[in-house]
Amino acid sequence: MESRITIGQLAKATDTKAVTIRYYESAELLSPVTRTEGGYRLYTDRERDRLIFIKRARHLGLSLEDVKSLLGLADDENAPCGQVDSIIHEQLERVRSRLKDLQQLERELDRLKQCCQADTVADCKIIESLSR
Amino acid sequence: MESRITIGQLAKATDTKAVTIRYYESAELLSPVTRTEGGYRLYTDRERDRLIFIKRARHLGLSLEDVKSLLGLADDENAPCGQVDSIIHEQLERVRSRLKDLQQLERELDRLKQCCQADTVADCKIIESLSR
DNA sequence: ATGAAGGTTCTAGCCGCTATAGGGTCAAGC
DNA sequence: GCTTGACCCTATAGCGGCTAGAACCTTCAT
Repeated sequence: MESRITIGQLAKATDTKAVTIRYYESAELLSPVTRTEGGYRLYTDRERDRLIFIKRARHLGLSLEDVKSLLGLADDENAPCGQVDSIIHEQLERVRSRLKDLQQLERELDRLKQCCQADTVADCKIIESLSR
Repeated sequence: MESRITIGQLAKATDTKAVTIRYYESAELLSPVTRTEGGYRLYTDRERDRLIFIKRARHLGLSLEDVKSLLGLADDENAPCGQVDSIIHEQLERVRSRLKDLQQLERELDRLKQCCQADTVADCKIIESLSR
């Protein structure tokens, strides 16, 4: 016996907001589900698992487009794994590149912060550094 | 004698796009400038300096709102420097927090990447890990 | 039968631009 | 003076990934 739950219950169960779940449906990451006579969406374990999948993938920083690709691949047992691999690999590269940028940024901000000893903007080295 | 340049020349001189300059004006980071009879904007060194300031601040990852505040402070010689300081400080904290998240992410992605040895999705540990 | 809690769709907003459409202006060369 | 072509103008819509709000409808317990 499969239990059917409402969107609010699914939301709670997966720590997602109901609006987000509906948004995922509109973005075609989740397919439309059966409804009550009154039009309420009813979800099963299948959709809950799919939503958890999405959340995990999003947690890796992947775009919805990438998540969609992964879902498509996951649905096809015989799909070549290489595509999965490359999505992850590219994301890793993006993360590493972003890391470099942020580390650079941290150094700059830290340097800037050090050099503020003044009381007023007139003598502020930060403003000076931005105006140069 | 101050030279007056068009938006395109300013754009080139500061490596910004003309649309972006107009956008900054609409967002009130740059104030409206004098125009030719035909309505072309004409810029002077003042605006060029201001735009460079904006670019430097944006390069630090600051929001336009923060940049606006900084510009306001920079305009007032007697403004207390503490506000400048705290904008920079908060940005540094944001960057550090983001760095932590990204480092965590890097580890996760790297671990995931290692474990893909399969040919097809059926045996793919990445998909498995996302589905669990 | 009623009321609260939760569901529905639709539209608009967030940030920081970017792109497109449909026009007008400027300066140079003839 | 006229044409050409590069440049400029405004206005509007779109990107991603939600989030908020309005105005309404359904469900379930009492």
